[in-house]
Amino acid sequence: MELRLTPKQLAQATGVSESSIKRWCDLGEIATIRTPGGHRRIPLSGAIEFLRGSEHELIAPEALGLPAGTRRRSPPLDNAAELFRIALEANQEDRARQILFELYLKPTPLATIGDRIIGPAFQSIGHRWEAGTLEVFQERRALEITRNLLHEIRLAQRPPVRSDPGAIGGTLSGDNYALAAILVELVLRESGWRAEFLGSNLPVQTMAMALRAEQPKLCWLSVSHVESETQFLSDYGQLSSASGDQTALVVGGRGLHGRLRQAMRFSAYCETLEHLETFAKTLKAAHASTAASRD
Amino acid sequence: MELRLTPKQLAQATGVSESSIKRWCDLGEIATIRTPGGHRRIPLSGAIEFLRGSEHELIAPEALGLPAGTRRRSPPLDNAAELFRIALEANQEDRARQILFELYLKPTPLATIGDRIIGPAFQSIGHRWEAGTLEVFQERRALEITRNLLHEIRLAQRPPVRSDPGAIGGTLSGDNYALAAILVELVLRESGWRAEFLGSNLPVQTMAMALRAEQPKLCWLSVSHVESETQFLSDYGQLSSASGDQTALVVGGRGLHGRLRQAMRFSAYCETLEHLETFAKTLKAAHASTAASRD
DNA sequence: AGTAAAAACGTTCAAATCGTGCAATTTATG
DNA sequence: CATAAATTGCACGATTTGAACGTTTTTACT
Repeated sequence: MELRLTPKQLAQATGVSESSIKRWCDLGEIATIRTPGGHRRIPLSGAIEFLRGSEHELIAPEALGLPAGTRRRSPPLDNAAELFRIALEANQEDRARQILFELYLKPTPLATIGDRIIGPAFQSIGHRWEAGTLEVFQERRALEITRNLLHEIRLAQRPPVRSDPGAIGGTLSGDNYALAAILVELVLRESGWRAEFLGSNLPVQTMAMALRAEQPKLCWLSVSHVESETQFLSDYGQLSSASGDQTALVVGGRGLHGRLRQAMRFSAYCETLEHLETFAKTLKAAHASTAASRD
Repeated sequence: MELRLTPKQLAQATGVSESSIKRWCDLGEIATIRTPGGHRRIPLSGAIEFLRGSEHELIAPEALGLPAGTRRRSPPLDNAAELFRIALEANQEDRARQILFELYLKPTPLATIGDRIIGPAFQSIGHRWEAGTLEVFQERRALEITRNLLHEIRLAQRPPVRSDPGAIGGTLSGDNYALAAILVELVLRESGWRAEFLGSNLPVQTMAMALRAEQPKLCWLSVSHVESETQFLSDYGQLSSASGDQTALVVGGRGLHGRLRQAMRFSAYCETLEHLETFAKTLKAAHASTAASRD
């Protein structure tokens, strides 16, 4: 992927004239930096941000390092989930990348991509695995591919700045399912958080230590699988007491049935990534206003 | 003594050409001092001033945040390992990216990067974790960062073509350490293999199934940790019998002490990635010649 | 200290980009 | 429909950039 684009490159990728790109750069519609000599340079994240916020077609995706065939107009969501699953099962990394980036450029919020595409795709893969029509290694390989693609989207996002509120999260010991927690990181970043995925299978002590060390405004815990409920509740208790008043504790995941949730204290339980996004935006706005009133 | 940068280093940190940096130095845009021999040296303060003034955001902002006391510049490999470790521990993703890509573009073979940079860095991180000077979450976060960076390198590699010999690999159940296996994938790809990392923590049955389904010319197994030796040997036996004559079984990793190795049958045991690379190249050449003689 | 490899020097030059003005096209409005 | 306003695309000389190349300095190693 190109890290920096010249106006000409972005012009070729979008099919508009170089003059227009330059004008939009000057009007602030495209995030631009200047070389000391005065030449414009457009970070890839700025170009993608521009594409997501405009109706411009993408006629030469390869100029941005995206797979050829990536369009702005793409199949509807429900269809895309199926196509994505098929691409993953057939080990077609490029096709999967194309589908995700098409949606991302549309622009579809990442929370929606997670809830309506990636989630259903893996749910379906899980069913087919239980039914014996899919091998475990195919599911694992699909996870690897998706994880890598999510990192590519992460690279295309506006990088967080110091003034963004901090957030950390991951999964606890015994839970190896990192994908959901990584999706949370991306969704939070899209909502203006300085979010950091710490890892999966984390001992609770180290997560508590991370909370104390980094004092984030938010901490998310993705729970896909609970081996021992008592063990989990004990772990969660430690986490809960380690998070002070300043840290919102957000939980979610298949592993949390109602009975379990009732024994937990949290700031929010999110059924979907879209819920999470709403909550995160509200919380961020609240922090921003208190910070403003303090000035 | 203040840290000094060469024009090349600043060029790599900012993503512009070395020529431009030199020109800007001469125009006074960047505060520069000269060595007795006439080489430009840019003090940290000058570089920061330049970056602030020109709003020329860094590809690698932390490139300039080097800890004091490292007087050497972009120096030999062992030093790079140390710098890489420091960047990882301090959660400086950009700095870590710069170090790895600088080496990769040099070009340093990926096997060497793995053996001399990434390996030692995590060995050192492990020691510091055992000694209690580093938290677990810092190690995990370092793993996440490195894993993502390796994927970025993967994107920069020549994509495999159908005619390349196939290879699959991963780690078995109980072994969550994916990094080494991912490195193997990259090294094999660099050597012209169509290598695919299937995942970590793989049940042996599914790995055997993958062997039968894909009929690769090579299968690698990374073993960082063995919980039960008998269990492992049993698993390995299954794998060994699933791999026919056409598949070379390659093993490696800290977890394989001599006693264990003696009870295993394999095509190659690789102490280092460099060994692996040599073996893979030899094997590929052998396959190419038999294929040629068949035509 | 001596040597060979690596890195940086200064210079040159083609290609790319700059800013600007203007014509062509689209959109809004009476 | 006619007119004004706004947007888009092109042209042009001046400036900037990045790559090449032979020479000199620095570094790594014996």
